[in-house]
Amino acid sequence: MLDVAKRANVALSTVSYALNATRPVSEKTRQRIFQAMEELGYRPHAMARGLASKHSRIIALLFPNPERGLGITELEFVTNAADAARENGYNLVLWPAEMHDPEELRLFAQQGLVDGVIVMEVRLNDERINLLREIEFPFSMIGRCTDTTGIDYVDIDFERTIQETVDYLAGLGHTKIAFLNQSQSAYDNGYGPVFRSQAAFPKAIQSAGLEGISRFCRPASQAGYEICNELFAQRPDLTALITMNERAVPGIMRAIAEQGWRIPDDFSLVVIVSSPRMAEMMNPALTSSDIAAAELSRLSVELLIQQLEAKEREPLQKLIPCRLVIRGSTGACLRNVGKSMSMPFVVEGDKIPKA
Amino acid sequence: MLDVAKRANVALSTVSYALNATRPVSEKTRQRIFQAMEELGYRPHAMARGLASKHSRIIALLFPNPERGLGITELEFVTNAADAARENGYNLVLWPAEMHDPEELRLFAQQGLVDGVIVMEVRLNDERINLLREIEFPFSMIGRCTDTTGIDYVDIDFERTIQETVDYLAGLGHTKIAFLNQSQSAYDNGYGPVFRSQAAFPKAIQSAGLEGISRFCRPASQAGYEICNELFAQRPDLTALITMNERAVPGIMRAIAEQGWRIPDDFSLVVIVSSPRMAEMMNPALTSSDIAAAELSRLSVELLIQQLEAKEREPLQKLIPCRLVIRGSTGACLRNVGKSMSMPFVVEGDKIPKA
DNA sequence: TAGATTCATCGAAGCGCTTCGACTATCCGC
DNA sequence: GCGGATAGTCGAAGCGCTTCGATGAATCTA
Repeated sequence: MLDVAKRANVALSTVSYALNATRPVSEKTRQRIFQAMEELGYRPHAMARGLASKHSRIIALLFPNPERGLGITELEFVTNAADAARENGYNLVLWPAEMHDPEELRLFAQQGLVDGVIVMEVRLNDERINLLREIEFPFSMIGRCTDTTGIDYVDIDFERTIQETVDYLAGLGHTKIAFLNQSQSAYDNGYGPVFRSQAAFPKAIQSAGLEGISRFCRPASQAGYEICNELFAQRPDLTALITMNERAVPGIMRAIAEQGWRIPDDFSLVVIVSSPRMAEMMNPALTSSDIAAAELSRLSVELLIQQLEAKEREPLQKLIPCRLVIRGSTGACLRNVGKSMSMPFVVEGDKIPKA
Repeated sequence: MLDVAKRANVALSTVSYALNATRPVSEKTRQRIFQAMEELGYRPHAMARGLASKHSRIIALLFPNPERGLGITELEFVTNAADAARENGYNLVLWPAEMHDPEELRLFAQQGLVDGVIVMEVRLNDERINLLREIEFPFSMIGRCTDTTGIDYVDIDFERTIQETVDYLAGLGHTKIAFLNQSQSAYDNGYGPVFRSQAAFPKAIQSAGLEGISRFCRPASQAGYEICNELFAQRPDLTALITMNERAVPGIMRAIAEQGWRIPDDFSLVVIVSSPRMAEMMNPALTSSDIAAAELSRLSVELLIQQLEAKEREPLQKLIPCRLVIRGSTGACLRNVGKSMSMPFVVEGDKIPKA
């Protein structure tokens, strides 16, 4: 940098001003400086800049172990966050954030390596959030905790996603719909999506004037199979199922097939909070409500960067619904058409609980 | 840090020595120093350390756009790399490396932000590799280019993976096997996996004394469907298909079903260079040869870090085969058993080309 | 035309560490 | 008991930038 300054016949500091536009520099000197930089192949040194300015222009993504889903959406989160960061002149470091030790997070934050962090897979009551708040470290969330005052976040609009899905099925004539959530343990651990969707489903069902039933299910094909078998035995009048459990899908489909039902003529299946790639892998391709992963991810980055760069600013909070894409797994239920006399299904006496 | 030194009654430099074990420090002072650090809640500043030492302890992963596969494996690469880096005291930044401008890479490398990079999705003749070599920037690869002299890399052992798969099918009695590769354009662009597997298949077939035929296929279900239809029309005597094209799988299965063939009784399908999660999503669950993504990824990180920290060292190069996991899509072919008189398939006159 | 403003630039003081040379005890062998 | 290692410590000089206060020239104001 000193060489650049010499070659351009200016002071070191002037080069810095030209580079960062921190102070006005006349067009002439500015050009001389940039030319000198070009000729010398000068590259500003990131660490030195970071040390002096106290901003590393690095942000971290606290990345959890993706055990629930397939990993397709998670990848989209990561890559889009990196892209968005880069477009804003930041670098993105990945932080495999195991929850077991929030102290590690504190250490990491206080190292001065990153200017801020993005927290994924936020729980309703999340230690990490509490910690970051306490040490006043800049962050934004993908997802949200219970008390979100003053925090930037983006999250999936579960209520609307589920409402739209239920309404869509209602429009096809379905009246008895099941919801297969993720696992009970995820619910118990205060994992937001599971909690919110669990609450949203009965509401959506009620507002559509239908009957609904919901179940938890481990993220595994076999679990999906077993739970569906139970479910269908208990409620053979179900004609549609919504699931947020990608991993359980093959089992669900097997259970449906074993009932002698065909998708979509006898039974409709829609997977929500999913990804197109996953939906298109199934046969028939599944109607799905897909996470706007790219959008969520980019937005969370932008929120964080705004927060870092703006002086005074109201926190932004945004909910984005999933996008329903109709493929081959949904339709009007034809199951009992033309065979009312030989209807093989007995509606049990018990009422479907309002979830 | 100065505060720590004062509180421990030592010089600033001694604190540094204690922290980094750069020079011997007596046990007593050492303890005093660490106690002082504890009491003051001292955290070494990453940027300052980086500036002074010329090592940031950050490595970058040049990450491509995952368009070919599903993204499941890619995620594993990323997360495991981040984990491995962390375990070695490094941070991992993600660099969405668009190939369009290798100059950007040069700029990035010369910023001094990262100590080294890991290059993924390496092409046979890769500009990035040439560049990194030229500027003598430390790197390792996942994958490999044509001239690998002096470079650390890990890659999938395509030859062995395909050989094992073919041998497995041969052992089940299959003699006429198709291979569905990824796209022609990937091949033309010198994408290593496509190139290597394309070469490995006929070799494996020959060494097993079988007949084989191979095709390229775009990464899309519909493309898989169409190509398989052609293939089956042309060679109705095929009894097994190996594919490296995850995205084409649903189409492949549909085409098989439409021939009236059932998996695995009439036809065997195995997907190679894939992931268990993908294989388990299908019905039946697919026999697959899965990428050792975690292993590859961790190893590439370790190779890079070794290279950064060792003075003199022979470059390490390692090939890791995929692991064949037998699930429900393969078996002996029963297609013509007991119906030899009414065999509906006519073997065409043309010879199966030796790929 | 003197005084107040503004614009462009300079020099120097750090940012929080590492590292090098130097210095002082202490220990060894003979 | 003396030269030469060696272990432990110190002080100071950077690492390559940003940023602040100051300076001088150009422009404006009444």
